[in-house]
Amino acid sequence: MAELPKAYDPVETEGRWYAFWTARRYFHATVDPSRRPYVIMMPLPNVTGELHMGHALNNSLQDCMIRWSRMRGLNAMWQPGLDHASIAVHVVMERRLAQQGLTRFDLGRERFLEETWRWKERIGGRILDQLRRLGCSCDWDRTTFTMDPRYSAAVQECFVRLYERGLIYRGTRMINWCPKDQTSISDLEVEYVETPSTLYYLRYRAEDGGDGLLVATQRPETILADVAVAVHPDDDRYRRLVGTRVVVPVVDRPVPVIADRRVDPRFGTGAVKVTPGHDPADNEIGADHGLPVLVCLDTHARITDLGGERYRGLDRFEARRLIVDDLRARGVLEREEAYTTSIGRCDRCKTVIEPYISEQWFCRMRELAAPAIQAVRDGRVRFHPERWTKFYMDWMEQIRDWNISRQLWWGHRIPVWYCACGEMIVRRTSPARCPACGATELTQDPDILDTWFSSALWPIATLGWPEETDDLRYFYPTSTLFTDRSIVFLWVARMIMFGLAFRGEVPFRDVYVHPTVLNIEGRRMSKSLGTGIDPLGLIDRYGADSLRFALINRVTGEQDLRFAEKMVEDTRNFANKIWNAARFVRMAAAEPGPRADGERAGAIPDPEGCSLPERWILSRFARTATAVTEALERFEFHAACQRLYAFIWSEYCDWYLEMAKEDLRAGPPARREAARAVLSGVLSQTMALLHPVMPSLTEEIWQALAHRGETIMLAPWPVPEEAGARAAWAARWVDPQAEAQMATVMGLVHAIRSMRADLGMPPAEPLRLLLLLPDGQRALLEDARRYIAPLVRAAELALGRAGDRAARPPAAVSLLWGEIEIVLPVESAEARRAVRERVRRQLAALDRDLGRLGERLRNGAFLERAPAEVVEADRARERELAERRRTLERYLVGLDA
RNA sequence: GGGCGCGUAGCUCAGGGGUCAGAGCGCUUCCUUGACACGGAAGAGGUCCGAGGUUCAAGUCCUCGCGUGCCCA
Repeated sequence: MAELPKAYDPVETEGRWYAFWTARRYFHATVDPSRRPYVIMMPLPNVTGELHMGHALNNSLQDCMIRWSRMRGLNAMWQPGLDHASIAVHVVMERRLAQQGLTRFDLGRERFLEETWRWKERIGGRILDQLRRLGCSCDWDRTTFTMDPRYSAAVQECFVRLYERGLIYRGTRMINWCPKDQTSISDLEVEYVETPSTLYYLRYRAEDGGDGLLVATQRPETILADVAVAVHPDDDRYRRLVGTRVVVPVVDRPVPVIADRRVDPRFGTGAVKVTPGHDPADNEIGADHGLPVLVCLDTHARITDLGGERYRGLDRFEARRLIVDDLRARGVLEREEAYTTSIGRCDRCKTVIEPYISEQWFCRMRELAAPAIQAVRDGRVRFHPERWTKFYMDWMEQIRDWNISRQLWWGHRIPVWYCACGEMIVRRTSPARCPACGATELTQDPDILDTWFSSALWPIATLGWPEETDDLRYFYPTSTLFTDRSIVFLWVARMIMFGLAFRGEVPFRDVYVHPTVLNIEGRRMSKSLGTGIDPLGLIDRYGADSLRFALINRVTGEQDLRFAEKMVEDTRNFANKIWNAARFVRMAAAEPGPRADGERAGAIPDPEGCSLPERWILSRFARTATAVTEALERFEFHAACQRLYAFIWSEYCDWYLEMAKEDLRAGPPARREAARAVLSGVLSQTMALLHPVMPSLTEEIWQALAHRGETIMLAPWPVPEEAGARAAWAARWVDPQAEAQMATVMGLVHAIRSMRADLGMPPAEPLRLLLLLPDGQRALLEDARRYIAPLVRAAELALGRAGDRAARPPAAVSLLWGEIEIVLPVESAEARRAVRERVRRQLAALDRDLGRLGERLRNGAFLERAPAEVVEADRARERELAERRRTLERYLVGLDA
């Protein structure tokens, strides 16, 4: 057996095992009614996407849960895929076209789509390979792209059904328009940013030449489309003007002064201009007052003919500057004021959104939301952490209709055709002739559907809907959805609505909202800001396992996760620690002797006949395994990782492994064999516990140890599923007595090492030690001293009876550890002073504790009201501390003598 | 303006009424002992943001304030 290298090489290992797993199709799941399914729908990444830290975290968590479920014997299926991401793709393609001085309109729809498909086949979806590097065990055979023919058919079906149910309609409304992307976007895709701006105070003179009134506005360029001035009906300042007309400056158009309750009298002068064509609130006011709608900006946000010779064709911001100049020149601009306002920008391209009136398709949301609200209220869908329930509810309860049409080309075209006769045909497939007039000249609606409309179908469409497939019947509803908070409304809520609308059942039982990855300063990771960290670089440098552990380890219930590369480096060190422990175990196992192969290979040995350290590590393992299982059940990822880390490093490596060395070195053959079995069994089973988080390292080690089965991926989870079986399982290994005895042993070792440091003794200098102990401890120490001696580098470790001063060498210092006196044959003024120092410190600490306890126990209210067992526990502790104090005092007197 | 988080060791975070304080990193001292220096041993380090309140008892519950982040309007 070749010796393993001293440092673990994650990159080589990860590639090797990933190839092994995929070659054997371990990730693939098929319908199997004899097993319970566990299903995760991957939040489908954009076809333009590159793996960022958010993906890394999101997918690490999913893979952790999928791998864990697989080991528990569930039929684990993780659905991967890609979103066609209309706007994102358009942005990419238009940027490429712009390099040749072209726009998509120069190419035309057909050619643009051809080019885009070519691009998609060539470089789109690279992120799926990046997920493979992360170690994701998705069912790649099921990889779905939202523009696959079958998926597209499902999207059409969905549209038609909703239309037939009256839940989709076409209408002319004010929507959010992105002048750069040349499309409408939904309310959720507008990002509002507080921005410094200016409030302009403009004089609107009365038609009869009177003073009129002063109007405050942030958008002076839209005066071109003003149709009224509005004031609050109760505003005494303007009451006399209501019903009269004022003249819009620059355009010299007379408009009425109207009264409307929606005007805030505290804003500006209390008088506002009304521009129904360019402001949602004004639009409502205009509609209620029967005002006309004028439009002074076109789809590129340039001034229309309304601007006349002077302004026509100007960009909105140029127009603003020029109009402000003109207003100023005319003496109409009476005041300018710095003002902070919230400006809506396009999520994708950050262009300032223009409220714009146009004909669009809308989805009625109240009807779809009602059952989705009920499902969460009933607990059929549960959010974790729980507080996200309210986040979801608040939005759902004030939901508005959803603009689902986009004036783009890449996506699902709206399945609606128009005939010259005026007929509108909504159909799943292209109609041959008009059902009304029989004409064959039909035009399809040019718009496509919002990408989120199609991704809302993800859980059902990937499983074959609208067909009633076996997959759909077996895998739906899915189990857990893992998501960032940013898409709870955009995606999660809509999946719940569509799942209920089309299947009558929720798409998933649990929604886990994980934290958002931020950099260490708490800033968002962003490529453009240069604040991002590339996960692929981290994988190259430290391995995917380390990245995964570093991330999952920091998943608490908080909303953010501050991340730094150092965290991955630390985990790399942890991986290396495990690797070296495994090297040691392998070396030990390679020694001659019967091998623990066959039936029991890789299993946890029975505690019968085991040494104290062995019984202890078995007990600690059982507790760790139970705690890790419970933590994963509750989505407590940090707790699960912490338990594993502490168990492996602080218990298995620092203590058990060190003690096992003694048996391996000097124990009788049976002892050596037992040590090998425990070392190997516990390590192997610990690898199983760690496998969901660090899949490759654990596979590598598991395979190198005695084991049963082909892969750790399919090894049974160490802890039974069912509560009764789990308790019985734990009871077999958990050994409170061994834990208490080991606590004594470890405490003793620690005390001796501290003493050595206190006395300034070189660590390598062998000690001759004497332990004076009460009879009750004798059996334990006789048994354990062979393990203690090497840990404290004692050449000699004698045992005597407590209080037997005669047993002490004449020149020695000693220290008390509980009831045990540690005697070291060192004598110097220096040593005595060091020991005295330590004892005084111990006494001071005891006095502090005793003082606090005494105060409480003298408090009548405490004795009267606190539960009896709390009082009794404090009393017992006080007795114990007092006893220890007396011993220490006595000892100190001896020292001073 | 409303809602939701967060503020505990230099840093990142656990702990959510009863041994009033834990982890990792960082720091100090010592150590190349046959798993591991990506390591080992021993240490130092905290008015648990502030002010009130509830309670026999409060990092832990309540109120207010300050700071900070996110979401909705």
